[in-house]
Amino acid sequence: MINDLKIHNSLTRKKELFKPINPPFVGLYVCGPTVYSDVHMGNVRTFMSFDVVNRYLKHLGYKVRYVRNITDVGHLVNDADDGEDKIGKKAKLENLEPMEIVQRYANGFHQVMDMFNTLPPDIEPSATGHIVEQIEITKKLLENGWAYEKNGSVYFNVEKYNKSHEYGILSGRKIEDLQSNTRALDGQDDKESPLDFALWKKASDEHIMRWPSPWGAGFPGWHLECTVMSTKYLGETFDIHGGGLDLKFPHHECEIAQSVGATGKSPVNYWIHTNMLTVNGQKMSKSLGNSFLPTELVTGNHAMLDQGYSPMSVRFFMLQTHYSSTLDFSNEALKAAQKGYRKLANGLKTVKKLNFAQDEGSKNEQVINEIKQACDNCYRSMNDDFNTAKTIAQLFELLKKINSLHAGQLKYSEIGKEVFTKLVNTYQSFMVDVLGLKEETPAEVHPIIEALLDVYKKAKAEKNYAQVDEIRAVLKSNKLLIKDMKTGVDWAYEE
RNA sequence: GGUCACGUGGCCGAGUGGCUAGGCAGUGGUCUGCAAAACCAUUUACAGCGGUUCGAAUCCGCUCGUGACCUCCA
Repeated sequence: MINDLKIHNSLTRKKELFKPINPPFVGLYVCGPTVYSDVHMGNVRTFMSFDVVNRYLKHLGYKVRYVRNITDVGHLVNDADDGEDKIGKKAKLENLEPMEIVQRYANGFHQVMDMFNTLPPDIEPSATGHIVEQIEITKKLLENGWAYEKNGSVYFNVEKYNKSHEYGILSGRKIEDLQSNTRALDGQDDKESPLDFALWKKASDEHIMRWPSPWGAGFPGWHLECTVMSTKYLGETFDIHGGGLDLKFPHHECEIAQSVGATGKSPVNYWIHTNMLTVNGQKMSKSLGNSFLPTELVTGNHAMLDQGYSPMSVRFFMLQTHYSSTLDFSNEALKAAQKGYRKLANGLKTVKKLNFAQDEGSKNEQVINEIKQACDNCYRSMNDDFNTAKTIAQLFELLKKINSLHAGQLKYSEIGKEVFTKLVNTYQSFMVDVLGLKEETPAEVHPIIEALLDVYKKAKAEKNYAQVDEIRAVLKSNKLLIKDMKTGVDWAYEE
């Protein structure tokens, strides 16, 4: 099963069998955020998608080194020579040190990632921590003849590179098309061609973020950091590189050119690109002003939101769609997801209470096969390019069996201990370990709820229906409900 | 304008040649002090037109519509 993982490779545009370079080790690099403002839900979607990639690879037994960078310099507001650094601009605006800006939004980013239950990367390098390496690779590219210096800046010569290599190999672009379509931006006089991109840029006098270099005071170009940091921690060629679809061109295309130019090797075996989150059919982005902040979504404090949605509901909502499809944000869809998630979360709670017992049932081959199939399908679905939507469908099938056992509609003896164990283990591991969906009510309150249930049971036995209804009401006001079953009484998260 | 995607039932969304996706909503039933939950059953599909094929939501062509990238973007 472990060898059956297939990944849609953006580079070849095909689904390919995943073969790590050096198993069981896997190198995974994902382009992280530029920390100049709060991350929005679109950003979150990408990192959540790769969180599942990371989790599933680990679940399969791979030793993953997950590297996700923090961009804290070099990302310019535009491509002009006087283009401001995003972080430097914000620092000036708020009268703070650039590193204060970086720290503030990096902290916020980590809080958000934690809220959505994404595992931290194994290495989280920052661009400013790798200035020396970026200068070194720039020197190398100059030595190798792929770059040129002009007025204290260094640019990559795309046209020259394209003569012997394929510049548009990842994004499917032809350099001729790019040339005819490139807009003439102001202030690009230093470049020999508008297609060329900066490796190192000269810092103007008012530019705050600056480092000494062989070409004078300046700062690294945006694309360079990922090349340097992925190479440093994962090697000149590594397994998987991911990022949002909008980074495919030019960012990832430039990364390939830089690596090939510096080492002669193609840097990445499998490229994965995640699709965009949309609002009313349009890409969520800060510039369009249609973005939601995670806190707004959770509290419901936004003009377009009817109510708040819990982090796990949102996580479930996003995983119901394949990462390569656009996902549209709407109240209706989120409400449906909230209910679906609660149902699955209740299953997580229920499954812990199940204890196998030899009861009066006899083996039911049909049910046994249904359970086995659904369990296997969890792996098949994830192996099919991390198809979380299909996996979730399987979990709902397993959930039905779990609930049937709990309510006594299905007998333990009908499925046998082995299949029961498989059912429980598969449900838990795919929910918690692979998809990262956890219960949201703190475990500490569970005993209190159970104590209240004891009172409820007693009142019921005494046919004290006034008190029975009262207890129901109390729990309901706390978003919990009581389940009266033939086999006993239990509680669940309200749906 | 160039390049590339996408268009599935009331809603959200899997599915890439024959086999029930799934969730939400709806309907009927079992259960129940009444309910709820749970389980069982069930209704509504593949943008349009043409082609390939024994057979297409799935492949090909055209039309219409939507979006992304081409400039910063996850």
